[in-house]
Amino acid sequence: MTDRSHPAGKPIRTAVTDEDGIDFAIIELFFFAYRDFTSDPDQILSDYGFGRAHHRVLHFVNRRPGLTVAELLDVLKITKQSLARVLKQLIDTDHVVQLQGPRDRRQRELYPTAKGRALALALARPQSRRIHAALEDFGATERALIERFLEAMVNPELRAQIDIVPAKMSGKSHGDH
Amino acid sequence: MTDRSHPAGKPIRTAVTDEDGIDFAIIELFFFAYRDFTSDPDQILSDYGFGRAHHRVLHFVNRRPGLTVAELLDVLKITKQSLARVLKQLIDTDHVVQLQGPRDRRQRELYPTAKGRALALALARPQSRRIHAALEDFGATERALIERFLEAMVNPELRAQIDIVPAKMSGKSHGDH
DNA sequence: AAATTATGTCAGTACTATTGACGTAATTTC
DNA sequence: GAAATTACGTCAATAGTACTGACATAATTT
Repeated sequence: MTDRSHPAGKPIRTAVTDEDGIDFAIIELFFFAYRDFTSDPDQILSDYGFGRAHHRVLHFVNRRPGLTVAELLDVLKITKQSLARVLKQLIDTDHVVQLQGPRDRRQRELYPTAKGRALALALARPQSRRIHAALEDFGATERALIERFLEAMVNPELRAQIDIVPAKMSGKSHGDH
Repeated sequence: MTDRSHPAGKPIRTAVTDEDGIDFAIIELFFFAYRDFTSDPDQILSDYGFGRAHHRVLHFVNRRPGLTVAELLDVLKITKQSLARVLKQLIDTDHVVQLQGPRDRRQRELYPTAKGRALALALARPQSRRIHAALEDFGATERALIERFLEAMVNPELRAQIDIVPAKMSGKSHGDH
C-alpha cells in the first residue's frame, strides 16, 4: 500500500551485508541449518501426536537415564508447568517411566522404556544421517573443529550441562559436587 | 510413582551414546548452540513486544529488500495467515514499509525503514559477537569450513535460498580483526 | 511440630503457528 | 470484453508450546 496516513519511514533499498560489521552470512546459515535439522524429527513426531517438546524430553531422558524432574527442567530451561503435560503424555504412552528416588523418595527418576529408547533413536537417526552427510569430506580434525565451534557458541555458564553427558569426551569427570 | 496399573515397560538404565551409530554429540551440541544463539535477540525483542517471528521477517526484509510477500512466505516456510499478524505489526510500528510492485501492482515489495534497519542490526549484533567469539582462534580456512558444514546441513533443494543473498562469498573481506 | 524440598496440578494467559473460507484488486487467458 | 487466475489481505476457529501464580501432597530436614 502506497498510502500512508501516518509519517512512515522511507524504504531502504540496499541490503544489509557483512560490511555492516555483522556476520550475516553465518547467522543466516545457522538459521537455515537448524530449521532443516529439526524438520526430519518433526515429521516423525507428528505421527505420534507429539511435538518438539516431547523430542527434547525424550532425548535427555535417553541421554541421562535417571535424571530427576528438577534436573530436566534445568537443562531444558522451561518451567515445571510446561514440562508437566509433555512428560505426562510420554509416561501415559509408555515411553518414559518414573521411579522413586532411592535415597530421596520425593524425587522421580526418569528412565526411558524400550519403546522410548526406540523412538529416541528413530528421531535421532535422520539427524545423524544429515550430520554424516555434511561431514562427508571432512576428517577427524575438521570434525573436532566443528564440535569446538558449536561448543563455543554455547553460553559458558551452561557448558557444564554438555559435559554431564556420559562417554564421549575423555578426562571430563568433574564428578558431582 | 512406582504404581502402574497398566503394563509399563521396564526402565532402561544405560545412556544412549555414539556407539549406537548415532552422532548424539553433535546433535546435542547443535541444540544447545542454537538455544543460546537465539536467546540474545529474544531478550531484546521482548522489550518491543515482539517475538522470534518478527525477528525472522525483519532479518529477511533487511537482507533482501524489495522481496514480495510470497517470496517471504517461501523462505520462512510458514503460512500467509501466520505471517499476516507479524508483518502487520512491523508495518504499524514503522519498521517495514510496503510498496506496490512496479511491474505487477498486485505485489507488495517489502522494505525496511531506517527504524527497521536499526532494529535488525541491533538484533544481529549479539549474535555476531557470539560467532566472532566462537571463531576467535580460527583463521579464514576454518571459518570457511564452518560455513561449508552449515551449508551442507541445509536441504539441497533449499540451498538456492541462501545463494540469493547478495555479496557473501568470493573475496569476502570480512574486514577487521 | 515446623519448615523446607520435590513434585504435581489448576487456572488463566500469550505467542506462534495451523486450516479453511472469503474478498478485492490486478493480470492473464480465451 | 468476460472469465479465470494470481497476489494479497482478513476473518474465524483451533492447536502447541510456552509463561506466571497459586495451591496440594508427600517426604525430608530442622
